[in-house]
Amino acid sequence: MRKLPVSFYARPDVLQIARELLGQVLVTRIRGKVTAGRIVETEAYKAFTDKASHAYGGRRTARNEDMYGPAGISYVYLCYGMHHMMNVVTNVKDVPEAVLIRALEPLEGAAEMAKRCAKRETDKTLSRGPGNVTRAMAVEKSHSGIRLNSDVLFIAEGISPAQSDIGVSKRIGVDYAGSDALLPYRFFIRGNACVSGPRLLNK
DNA sequence: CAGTGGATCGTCT
DNA sequence: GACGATCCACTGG
Repeated sequence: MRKLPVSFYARPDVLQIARELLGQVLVTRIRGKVTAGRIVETEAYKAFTDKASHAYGGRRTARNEDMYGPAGISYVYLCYGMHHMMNVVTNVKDVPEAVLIRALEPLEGAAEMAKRCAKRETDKTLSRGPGNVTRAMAVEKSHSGIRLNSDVLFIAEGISPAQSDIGVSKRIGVDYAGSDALLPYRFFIRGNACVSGPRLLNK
């Protein structure tokens, strides 16, 4: 499996990157366990003008500092006091753009994922939804800011879906962002059972 | 399947 | 002191 080159992330169009991340493979090797999943759902967060982004208006704090880092690193933060969210940082240093990994289709280590998620059996819900992605892959805040071609956490080249199999919708859970909540920044593989979100959005 | 409400805590005002 | 880039259990159809 070939790791995606930094040049993949270092491009200026975060929407295009979010779209092209579909089908790629997220891999972690944590505490001796390898788990991998095919990315089936993403969301883009744009720099400066995007009210749904942590970096809206250029806001820069200790929490979101990694969003301002160079392309190809992770940005992981805690949400609702209990869920970690994992993002892929894109563009160039000091331009805070990122892609949230919202769902994976388990490819390897599904039994381990189930154990981490306190489930008896492997099923489609293991890594469906951003909180479940990090739980299944054992990603947490300590993994923020690391390069996505490291041995611990990386993204490998997968099989991209056909353009006609890519769905687009508004993002989930960002209603506080006013009109920006309606932007078509969410991408998913149509018909894939591991995609999260209300059915209505997944056409 | 859709809608609702509780859990839970780091971060920023 | 308030609020999340969420999840799950539970309700009612």
